[in-house]
Amino acid sequence: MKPEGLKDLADPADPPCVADAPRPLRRDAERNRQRILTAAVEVINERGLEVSLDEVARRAGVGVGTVYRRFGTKDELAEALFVDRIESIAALAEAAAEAPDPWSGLVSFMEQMAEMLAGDLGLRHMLMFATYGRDKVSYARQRNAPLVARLVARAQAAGQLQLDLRPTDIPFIIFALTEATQFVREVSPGIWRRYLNLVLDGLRPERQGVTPLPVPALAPEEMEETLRQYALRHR
Amino acid sequence: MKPEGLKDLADPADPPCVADAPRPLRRDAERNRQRILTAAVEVINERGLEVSLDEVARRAGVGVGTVYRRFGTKDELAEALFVDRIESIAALAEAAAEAPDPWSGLVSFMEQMAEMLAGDLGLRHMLMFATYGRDKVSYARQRNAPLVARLVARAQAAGQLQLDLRPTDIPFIIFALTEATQFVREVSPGIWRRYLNLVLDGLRPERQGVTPLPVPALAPEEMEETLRQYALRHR
Amino acid sequence: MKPEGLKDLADPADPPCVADAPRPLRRDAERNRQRILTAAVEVINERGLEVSLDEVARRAGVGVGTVYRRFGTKDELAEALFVDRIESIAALAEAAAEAPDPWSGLVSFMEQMAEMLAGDLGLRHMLMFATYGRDKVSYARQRNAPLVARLVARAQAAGQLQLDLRPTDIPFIIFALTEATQFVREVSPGIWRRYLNLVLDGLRPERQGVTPLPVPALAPEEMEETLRQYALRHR
Amino acid sequence: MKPEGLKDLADPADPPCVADAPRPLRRDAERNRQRILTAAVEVINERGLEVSLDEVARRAGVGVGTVYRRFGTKDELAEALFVDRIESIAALAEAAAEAPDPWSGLVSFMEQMAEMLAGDLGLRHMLMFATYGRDKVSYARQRNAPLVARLVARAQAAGQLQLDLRPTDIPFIIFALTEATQFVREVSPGIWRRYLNLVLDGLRPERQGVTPLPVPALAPEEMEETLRQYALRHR
DNA sequence: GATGAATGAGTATTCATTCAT
DNA sequence: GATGAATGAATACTCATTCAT
Repeated sequence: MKPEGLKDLADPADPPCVADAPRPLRRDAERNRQRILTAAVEVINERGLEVSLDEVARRAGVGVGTVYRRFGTKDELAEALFVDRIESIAALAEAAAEAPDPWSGLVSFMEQMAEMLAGDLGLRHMLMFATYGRDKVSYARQRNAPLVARLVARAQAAGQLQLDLRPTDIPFIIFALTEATQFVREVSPGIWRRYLNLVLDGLRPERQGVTPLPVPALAPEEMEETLRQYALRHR
Repeated sequence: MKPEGLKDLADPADPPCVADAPRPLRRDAERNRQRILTAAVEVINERGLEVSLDEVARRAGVGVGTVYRRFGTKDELAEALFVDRIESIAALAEAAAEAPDPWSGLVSFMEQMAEMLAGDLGLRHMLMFATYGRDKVSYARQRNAPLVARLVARAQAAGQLQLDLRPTDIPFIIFALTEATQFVREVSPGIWRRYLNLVLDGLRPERQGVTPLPVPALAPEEMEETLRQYALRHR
Repeated sequence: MKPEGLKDLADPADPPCVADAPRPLRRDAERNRQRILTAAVEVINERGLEVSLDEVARRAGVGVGTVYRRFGTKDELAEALFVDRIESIAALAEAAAEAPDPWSGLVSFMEQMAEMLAGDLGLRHMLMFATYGRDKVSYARQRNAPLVARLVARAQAAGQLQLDLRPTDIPFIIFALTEATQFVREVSPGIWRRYLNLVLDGLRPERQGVTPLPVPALAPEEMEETLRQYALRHR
Repeated sequence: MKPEGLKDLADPADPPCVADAPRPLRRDAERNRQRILTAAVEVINERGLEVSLDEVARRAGVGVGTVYRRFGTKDELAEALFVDRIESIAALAEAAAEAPDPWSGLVSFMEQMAEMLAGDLGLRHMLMFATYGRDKVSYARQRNAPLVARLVARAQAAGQLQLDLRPTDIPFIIFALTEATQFVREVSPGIWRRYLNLVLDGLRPERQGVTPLPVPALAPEEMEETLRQYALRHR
């Protein structure tokens, strides 16, 4: 059913590039590498991709030099941070293509993708802006495109999806919703569900009845307050 | 030339609504103030909010010192820049409330707001991030809230809008769509219309039939290419 | 006698580019500019062209920012430092061409050039290495070439100089002698005269008799000691 | 393969003349030592003395740690690198002292020394700058001094050399010529011969007739071009 | 008031050297 | 002994902000 070549890419039996490093790092080096990655995810989620590597190093409890030894440039750190996750989107798309019901498959793919992006400031930036780590990220994006196209085609073939929906609409929608969610994540990290729901309703070829929105809207004070906090976090 | 609606807001004869300006500026000082604001809008739209104030000053043909004398801080310049425009949203909302058909009023409000935000990198940032110019922007946001609430209530009362739609949903949706649009503005500056359409379909209490999407989706190459260009622009 | 174009270049009546800056610097700025240039000459003479601009700034008693405001890049500082002096070589060449005796003219040009280079670590580096400030320096070098060629031709025409001597030999010889002099400048800053004398003897078409060498050679201990000191100065 | 004269100097059966090595190194340690020395000569000739020790270690196929264990410091590596070669100058001087004709002996010594220095960026720096490896290099220099003095005295005694020529003049001249040669080595690696010839003419007590210069001067474009390339190589 | 000069902390990155494995 | 990981001071350059002219 599925071409082998594609399947191989994310075959769970062939786990994500853990074993392609020429030689495994020394125990302590690996520990530091992990510390750095963890620290980077943390600070980037708190302050965005612009954090300095000094900051990352400080948080990781290592010298800057160590960060550079491990990752060479800020670009490469960003790559290392996000490529796996971007590639895991491919896995999601493949799993979704197996779903018995094409519509459910597509929806669950979008939900998982949104879940992934909503919680991760850096990942979303990498995915769309790719200011850092351009090459691998861009490559990963290209690999995902046909998988998403398949999901869309399948749902359309089953008459469950408007015919003028195009594959690029999917990441666009997810990006839009999770980007906006980002700013209110403190009070309502899942608010994207509310809007995804609206959009999904619009995507069906004919109306299935009114689905009640699954997550409450922000109260006006909540909106104001979280935006204020967001602003504070950014200087 | 700005559209009339906007012009009125900053008409020197109608001094800033915040009313805390001790005395009207000297003629030349006011001219500089305007030059700076104009220059700032320009450069920010070209290169983003990160432009240096030296850049702004150079473009305005004044010294940096003048920028500081007039605006105190980068924050406050940003504030001044956007408060007017954010307040102009109030005008839009009020006009929309006059529309004979509540649904059309709401829709046209959303479209105008999106139009405004989609084309204005700095404004969108200010509106949501409010990293700079917190206070007045936040105040302006608060003044808009009840106006939007009225539009929503009116459409719901007319049975034209899902009842669980809440006023804060409106700016959230607009922000999400225009933020995402930003990244592809070179190839498809109006693509938000495509997605606004989807969302509006989802917002109606029952389906009005399938409205065809008004703007084509991005071709995959377009998406890839513009993201690449976006990345390049940001170093 | 002399083509006007060339004369203009260094005409004493038209003094070196003092008046081509769009507007004169403010008094204090000019003072700082001079301080920076002076400091730069000093530290470069002490430690070579690799000194950091922080070092220059510290010595000049200004912040680094000031150095960058004035000179933009390290390259441009280097340019500013040396272009005038490199161009003044042209003036020397022109003056030498006026000497009644062609041989004396050539010799005195070489002596003046050597004098200039021997005392100036940075200048010699700029002239030959041009690691910094490539463009203008290279341009200045090219302008000097024909002037030197004229001196050589004149002496050869007068039968005072070996015919196979070529214009490029002149800067080569001067550079070689002054470069070597550099390392012993503490004890014998004029030692190049000793070797220039030897070379000049070799340059004549026939021997004029033995000219005694004008400067004593280094004593072995002197040589050892100054090299040691040179080494110490460089880390 | 090195020339025999040089080989002898470092013959493992004839351990380092400084005689302070407590015990001969283990076989593999010695092999690493040699690899490092070889690698260092290579990279220094390619990129200059500023190469990082990581570079040297990589080229040698060992870890940096090994370089430090063997040589303690970058200084000491430089020392080790050049002491042998500087000492080999002694061999040249001794051989030259055997020449039947004192003048030819002196000349051939100078030529061999120049040949050696002209081709070896690192060596010339060490010899004169001795920024790195001060002590042993300085010691080696001192050992050479009397040998050179003998050559000079012998030629003077034979009436073949100006009486005011002093032994320190010899290395000075050689250094000057080869240093200058360095910058044009791509186009004319033997150009020092041209100038050595001039100088030698000047060194004789009376003129032997005009010796034609043995190597052409640089064409002006060649000079400009190679200086440009030199600058590029140095960033 | 306006100007633009001065400041210095901050950024990504390199490299000699030390030290745990 | 050998390895290569870790360190941090150093470098060129930027930019928000202050202050002398």
